[in-house]
Amino acid sequence: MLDIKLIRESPKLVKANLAKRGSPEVLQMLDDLIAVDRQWRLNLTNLNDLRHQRKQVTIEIAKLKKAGNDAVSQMEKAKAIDAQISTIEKQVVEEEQKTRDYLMQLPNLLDDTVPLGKDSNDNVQIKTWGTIPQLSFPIKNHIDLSLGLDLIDMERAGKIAGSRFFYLKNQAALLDLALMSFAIEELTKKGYTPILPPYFMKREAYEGVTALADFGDVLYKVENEDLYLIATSEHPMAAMYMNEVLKEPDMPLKLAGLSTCFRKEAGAHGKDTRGIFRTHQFNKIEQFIFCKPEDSARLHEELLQNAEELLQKIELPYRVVNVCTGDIGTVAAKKYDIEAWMPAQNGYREIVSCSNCTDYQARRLNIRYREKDGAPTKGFPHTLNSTAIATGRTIVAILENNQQEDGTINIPNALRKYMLGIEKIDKKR
RNA sequence: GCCGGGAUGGCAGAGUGGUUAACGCGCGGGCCUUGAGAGCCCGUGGAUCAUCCGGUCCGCAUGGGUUCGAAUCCCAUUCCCGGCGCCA
Repeated sequence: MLDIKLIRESPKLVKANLAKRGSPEVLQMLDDLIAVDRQWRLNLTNLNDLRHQRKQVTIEIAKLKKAGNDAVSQMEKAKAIDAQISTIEKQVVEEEQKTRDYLMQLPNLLDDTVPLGKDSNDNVQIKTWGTIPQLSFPIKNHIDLSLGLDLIDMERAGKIAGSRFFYLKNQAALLDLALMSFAIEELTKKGYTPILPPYFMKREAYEGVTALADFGDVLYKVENEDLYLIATSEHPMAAMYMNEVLKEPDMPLKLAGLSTCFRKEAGAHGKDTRGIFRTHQFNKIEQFIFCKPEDSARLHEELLQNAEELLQKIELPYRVVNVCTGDIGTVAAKKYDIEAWMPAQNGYREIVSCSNCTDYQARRLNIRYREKDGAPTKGFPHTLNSTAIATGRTIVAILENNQQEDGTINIPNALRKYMLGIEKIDKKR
């Protein structure tokens, strides 16, 4: 959520920034917001005047009654004012609601370093790491590889749950667990607090962390309950301190969340339909930070660095892109994606997403911070999030990058200790 | 799920139908001091209007209701504590 005061004071600045997103609807919304906010403040002043008058009448009535006098005419006056109040109150409530609706829909302000662009093709590559494997034999994709090794069963998952679900079996199941243990251990060593969050959130909390469109496109809702399945542990971590005030000595607050993630993938029809690259359910370790505004740019780089280190340790070639204005999404002010090399697709595919959300989520969630106990609040902290490891896509990358001519797969050295010392996935078990 | 108790500022905690959220702690500022502390004085929820002085409204978990008037009475909801039940 943007700061309404900033919008009032510097509408031109806000407008110029939002214009970079290339959406006429957003600019229209901003204009509408400014208009309704102006009207709201006008009506609020009127309403307060009426309430003041009403109070005076109440006082008069009390005096009259105390003195044992008749207060009929005052009572009638009170009624007349009440009628006016209720009319104008309706308008004020409506205007307030509209203001809030607009504020909840407007996207975050973009950082100056975000490249201008229309879609993901305009993302700017800022580095590459690792060597793309030169395979001297026909490359298999992760689906064919796993069929030969009995690692994934899509068919039976389809039978019981539908498309985009899967059973992980044998060494693939171990590999999923290994990736989680690996990521949690590495982040914990760096001082991140390991977190296993609730997998469900109420609407009120969820609205604080994500774009409203996600309620239709991404989130599964529990029938007859005010509960949504989480799409990432970023969400319960961000909402964890809703309506609270953090203390500066506790910041930056660094968390490492581990959860299964549930996503409807609405609108992804036809994309990545086979295999486990894009699924309704996957496991992910996520980094999350609450920090002082002045620290967020630096910590954004730290999160990226951490994510890169994990990929380097498991020896996956990747590149980093600075996500452009047309591809960045509602909540982020700046976002890096890491894309791992996927041999079967002969290209880089997103495997990590690393965002600085500035104060956008904190303002929605009403999370503030203060210097110390008793001191006045200083404002809203910044929030940042980044994938550490998303197991599904990482497994795809490991299978495809580490495949051998005989159909076996080498396990990266860093993961072996987390999966019974297995060095190589060969033969069916 | 049932029964009972509870929710008031950053914290602790009064107020239990009459206009002003007591007192304290913490925090900020000032006086004093070589400095710090102690002591003393002032301030310390939010929104909005006003160039300034300042004004108005809202705020006692949330949403409704009763009343001229609600932190206070009534109803519903949420969460917390205790007891019972169910349960991996």
